[in-house]
Amino acid sequence: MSYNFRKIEKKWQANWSINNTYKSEIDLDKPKFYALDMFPYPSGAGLHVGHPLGYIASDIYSRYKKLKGFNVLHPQGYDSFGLPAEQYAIQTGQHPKKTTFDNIKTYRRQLDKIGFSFDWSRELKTSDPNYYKWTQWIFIQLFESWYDFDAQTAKSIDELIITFSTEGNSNIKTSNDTEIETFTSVNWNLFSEEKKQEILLCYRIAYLADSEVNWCSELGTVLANDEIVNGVSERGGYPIEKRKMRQWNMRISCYADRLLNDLSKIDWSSSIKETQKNWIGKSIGCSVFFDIVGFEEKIEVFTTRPDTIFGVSFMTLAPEHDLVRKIVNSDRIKEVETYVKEVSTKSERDRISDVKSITGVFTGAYAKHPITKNPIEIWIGDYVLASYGTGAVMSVPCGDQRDYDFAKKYNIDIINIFKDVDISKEAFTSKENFTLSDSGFLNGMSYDEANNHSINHIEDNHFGKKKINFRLRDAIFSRQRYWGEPFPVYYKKGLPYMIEELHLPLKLPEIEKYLPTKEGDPPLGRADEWAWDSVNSEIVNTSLINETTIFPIELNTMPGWAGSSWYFLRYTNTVESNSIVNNEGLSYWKNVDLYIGGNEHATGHLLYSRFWTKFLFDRGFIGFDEPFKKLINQGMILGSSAIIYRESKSKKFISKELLKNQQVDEIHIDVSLINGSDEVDLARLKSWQPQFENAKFDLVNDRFKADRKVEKMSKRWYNVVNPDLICEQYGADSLRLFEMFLGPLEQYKPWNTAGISGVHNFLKKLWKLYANDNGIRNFDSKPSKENLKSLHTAIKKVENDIENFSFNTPVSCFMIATNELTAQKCNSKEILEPLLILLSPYVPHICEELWEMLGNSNSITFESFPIFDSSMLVESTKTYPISINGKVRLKLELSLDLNKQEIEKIIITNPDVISKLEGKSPKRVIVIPGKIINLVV
RNA sequence: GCUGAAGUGGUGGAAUUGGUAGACACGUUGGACUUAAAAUCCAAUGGACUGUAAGGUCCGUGCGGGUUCAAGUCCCGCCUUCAGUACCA
Repeated sequence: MSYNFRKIEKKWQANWSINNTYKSEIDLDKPKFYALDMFPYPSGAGLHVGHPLGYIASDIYSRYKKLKGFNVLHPQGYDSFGLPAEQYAIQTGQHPKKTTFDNIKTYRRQLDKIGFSFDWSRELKTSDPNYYKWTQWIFIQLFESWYDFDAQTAKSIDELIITFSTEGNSNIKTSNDTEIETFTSVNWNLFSEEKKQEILLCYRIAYLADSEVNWCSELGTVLANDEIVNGVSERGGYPIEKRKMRQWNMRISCYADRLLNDLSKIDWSSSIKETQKNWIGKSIGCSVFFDIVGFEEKIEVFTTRPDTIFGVSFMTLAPEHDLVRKIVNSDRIKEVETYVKEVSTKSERDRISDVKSITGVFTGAYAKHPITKNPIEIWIGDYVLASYGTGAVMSVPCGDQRDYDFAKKYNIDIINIFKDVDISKEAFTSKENFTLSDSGFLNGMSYDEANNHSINHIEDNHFGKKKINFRLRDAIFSRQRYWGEPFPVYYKKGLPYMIEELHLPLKLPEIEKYLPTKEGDPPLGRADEWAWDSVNSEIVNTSLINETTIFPIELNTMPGWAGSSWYFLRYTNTVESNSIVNNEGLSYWKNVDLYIGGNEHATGHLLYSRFWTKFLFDRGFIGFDEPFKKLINQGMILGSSAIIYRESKSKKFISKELLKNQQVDEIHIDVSLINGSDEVDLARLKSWQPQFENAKFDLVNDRFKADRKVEKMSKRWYNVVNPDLICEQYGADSLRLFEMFLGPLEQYKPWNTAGISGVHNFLKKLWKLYANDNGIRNFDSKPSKENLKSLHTAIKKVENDIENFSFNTPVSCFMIATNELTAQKCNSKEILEPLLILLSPYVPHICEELWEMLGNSNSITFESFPIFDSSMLVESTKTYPISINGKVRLKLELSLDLNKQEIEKIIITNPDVISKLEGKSPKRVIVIPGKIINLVV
């Protein structure tokens, strides 16, 4: 009987499916473990071998944890709302629901072949109305909440309304810096309903506001900051422009401090933590108000260097700053207007790529230095960003390189406030090694001293105060798309109202075309058809809009991250009628213990999930405030493209070794056309594409070799490897084992199918250890000492490595143990049964089969991980290297109890050692238990 | 620029965290079996010297220093690569 992986894998996959082997139930007697993968977006291209990498790791860990007696939840689902399906719909007219459904079917079929222990009874899809009902429900909770900044928690908006009607808003702080007009309880009670709602929008966590957005006209939608890369859209690379639009926003900024501080509570990689820290961008400094000569208004700036306040020689406003129009001197209006216009037409991309050039204009207005009272020029310049701080800076050319460059270019005074520091070439930006001069009461002070004194002075004299600034902006939550969650919102007199919970889900209306309307309304605005009938609680045709009970609905849909920000909660309880929060499943499974996924979500999904989790925690819906305790970012598996060279002039293909200095074109060919030694199968190449059919090839020893190039797996490079083919050719167990064997999970690494023969051969050897031509071998003898040592060495190493999330190293241990046991002709069930259990997380199919063949009636039982016994590794005699001063001189077979680290005295009788000592006696003897004996002379 | 990660044979990568560097695997070379191929099995495989042989010696973890009986691992200073971020005041 040989290793028939096709038959075995089919058999066991069917068996697991029929018996619901991996269905998880609440079990209060066992500790829980929640292992989760970032759920996939089901694209039309299907899975390639890179996709299952993380799933295999989490599957191994889940199976391992079950063997260790944990009750494991290991679910899977689909992030099924999104732009690609919609764009495909625009092109083909097919409903996104259909294409998404088809893609999910393909994904499921591919995943099933790999033998995962997913609990499919909990499968979810974000585009399923039963799912997005709860996305809408969370949105309503966000709308019905405000952030109490002093208490650092979200609270019900009803409480706030009561406070407003009893004491006004003067004691209420909702965020770090938002300015809201103050009113008394008397004012509040006299406000109209519209005015009240307008004010409440300034407090709600989900709020509607006119905000400067990133508009992408190619995609016909706005994008969040994290969806923009290098000034262009992440998807498609289209240009972005700034626009003011009335949009839904999420007040994530009020959670900035907690999102930052709580990073210390979670076990994530330092790079992701660092990325989130930078994205949140906390900086501590102070705000300073500068009077403007001849105007009532003041300019507020934010600075992290109040110690340099005496070095201010001008001010710079962002071109978009509100005060620019007001303060500009009449003789400069034209110049300033031209400049502002010029800047506004520059795309974000140009502005970024054009970092080096300095531009700006003088407004003709002057500010007054708050301490020296000297007049200082007010300029505008595009190096000041409207979206950060207050959109204005106090310019200190001696201490900031950008201010310095600007001052040099426009011949503005540079005041040097650093004693004995040369600033003739560049600004002095360090916070160390200086004392101040020309700085009034700060003279002679260092950074720390001056900083404190300056802030105190500013606060005491009421022209500014200590302030913390964040880079993190509120997140735009509206998308002008069709294929997303509809907002549970309708409008009365232009103000938003929530549709009642009992009417959820608000289902996505059917439309005929998925393009935006001519007027630029989102697809949902097509034919103005849809409105909310508050009496019958349904979406209706707008022909009835005149009736007082009919209101327009929200035409935007939610962004992709809405559904993915809470999906891990849904898996814990999938009973349709049950609430997603405060249920039995959630209170048992709680938050995710192990989360595996790519690092591309560092500032998107992983930040938004933390935000929503904290919000739901604040409102008492869930019992934890971080979603993912341990995060592992798996690296991408790259393609290993095959490249052949064609001589540019002769159009002849030349083998890699013949390449010299001739002009050649690189041609990508399908990776499956070359073998492990990079030889091209010319017969298959010729029938692959017509351009090769009659081409000439320069060969070496009748062979034609291709070159390799590591790049992303992509159809256009013909380097995509489909896991289905690997499963067909080598089996799922080989695929699982090989993906882990490739290297550390976190690392980026190229795929090379040739290497799989190593692990495949191992599985064949493993099979032979148990079975011969006639079936299972006879195992009757007692285990030998060597047998036990081989097994327990493997147990120790495998257990230790898996616990430390090192998934590649145990594979080698399996190979070593199997080779050793084969060489020892191991003939004992007491060894071979535990070995199967040890291997089963990695290669479940072959293990189950052999387990059954060994005569076990039930499948490999959970909670049966073999127990490591260190006494099995103790040897009576062992060969130890004896080193003298760290250099290994000779090896001796000794029987020693080497439990002491240092031994005072050693009697040396061995003549070899004595001769090597060259007459000196050792001062110290260092013993590394089981390793080495070092004599220090 | 700033932040983070990393640099070990022809290749992917090990190294119990300071203790015989290169495990395991791929690839390569040689051999066995075969009419032949595939498959399988065996051996060699960092470099340079040296010995008839078993073996021995030296050099080797990006570069230059340092600590230590002992450094791939720790410290200082560089170089390179990858990733994230970028006029953040």
